[in-house]
Amino acid sequence: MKISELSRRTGVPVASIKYFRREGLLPAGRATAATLAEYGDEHVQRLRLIKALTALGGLSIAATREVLAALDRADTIDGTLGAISYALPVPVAESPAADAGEDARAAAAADADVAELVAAMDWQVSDVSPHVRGLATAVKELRRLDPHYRPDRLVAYAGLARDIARLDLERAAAIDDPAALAEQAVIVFALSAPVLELLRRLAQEDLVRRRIARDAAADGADGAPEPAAGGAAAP
Amino acid sequence: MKISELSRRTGVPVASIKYFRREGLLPAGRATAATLAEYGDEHVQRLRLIKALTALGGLSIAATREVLAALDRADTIDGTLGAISYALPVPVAESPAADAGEDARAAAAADADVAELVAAMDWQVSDVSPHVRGLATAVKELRRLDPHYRPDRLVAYAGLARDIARLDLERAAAIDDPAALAEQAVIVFALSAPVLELLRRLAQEDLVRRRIARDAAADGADGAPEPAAGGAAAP
DNA sequence: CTCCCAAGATAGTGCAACTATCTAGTGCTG
DNA sequence: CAGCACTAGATAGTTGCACTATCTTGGGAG
Repeated sequence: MKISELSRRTGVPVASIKYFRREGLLPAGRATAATLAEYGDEHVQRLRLIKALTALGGLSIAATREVLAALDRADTIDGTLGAISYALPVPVAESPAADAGEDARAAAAADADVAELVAAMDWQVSDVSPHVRGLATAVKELRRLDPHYRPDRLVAYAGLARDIARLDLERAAAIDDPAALAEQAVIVFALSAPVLELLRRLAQEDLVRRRIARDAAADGADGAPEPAAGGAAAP
Repeated sequence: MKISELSRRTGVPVASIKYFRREGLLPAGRATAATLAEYGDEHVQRLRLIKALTALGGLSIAATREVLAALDRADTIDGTLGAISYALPVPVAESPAADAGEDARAAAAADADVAELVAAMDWQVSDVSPHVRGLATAVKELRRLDPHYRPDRLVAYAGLARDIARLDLERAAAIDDPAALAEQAVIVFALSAPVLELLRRLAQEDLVRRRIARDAAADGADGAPEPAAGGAAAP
């Protein structure tokens, strides 16, 4: 098909398709002449994946390129899984440090917490894993901001994280073809994060509502502050 | 303290502090004269929170403003919890629809999946909850992209999401003061999302490594591929 | 008195993600 | 075979966000 039809079939503007090509997210079409190229279903599929990663997974173009590159050099299954995992960014940035000395101490404490956690979970992770670094940063911030922070709470979360990871891997386990698995893995890894987050919010909402109901019942008849929970903030 | 000291104490440039004030994230200092204002510890704390939400939680300035506004109008505890939850954005955008008819059908199927899930979990959620809408969008995309998608997998994830929400609420349950709880809730809600995501990645990494080890043992020799540490782009 | 700093307003910067325009070439139509 | 629609590829422009710098005016302290 020609680029205009590729555009029509995917809903992505022609200019954007060209942009993705320039950025190396989308392979070029098979050139049939100097000014004509033929695109196929694989381009449709790839465009879908790109839009899913950026719009739904919230990845930047650069991160998407990393992920797709890992996907394309899919050689061995598990190696590809690892590459994709590392290529997917987690939004954790350092916040500015006021006091260098105190910051260093906090960083050390956070590192220790993470090391302890990894040991407690008996996790086998690379010591250059960006996730370990990211987690240490996040924990450092948590220690600073949360007066009720306790390392053992982290362990409880880690246990659940393991359960989730098992589900993730289970979803990928059924596939044998490396290329198909890689694509599947991208979907599982990148897209289930927002899904899980949404599910968590819904579960929170449910629990809060039940708490309101329970409190109202316990308080008796007084003008119980009824669920403002409705439209609250959302603009 | 003067603005220069506030800047020094938090590591945030003066110009940025002024910017946050303009954007309504930070209250003005107590003006002692036409060209002088006094800032206090609450400003230091608020700046920390702002940096945590933006740098660590990945929130935009607009989203941060929403959250802080919900925090500031903390009246009843549970109402505030709901407001904060709704104000926190989840990065789920529609991807472009090629075929309006097919898209509508897919949307309906996704809506049905979500409704079924909510019923199965016996979740009490508002029917205007942005999370329900977001989840429906995500599921729609998942149906399109994942040939192995099955609604019942969603239920397994939802169960774990509930467990996580219980942990979240537990962390907040100990606090009685609405204002303190609101701030705590912001931290718990916004910052534990990246932490959880990181934990999930680590757990995945561990499982993949164990799988490599197991496969290598089963296969005999064969070079086990290390996850190639790619440059993970942080947007 | 005078120099440094503060407040507030306004304008500018840098980056990411597109989007539009331009040039030159090509294929199909009549 | 003339002509128009369409294409590839290059380059430039736009938009939105998050700052960052500059400018003006007005105190305050030594």
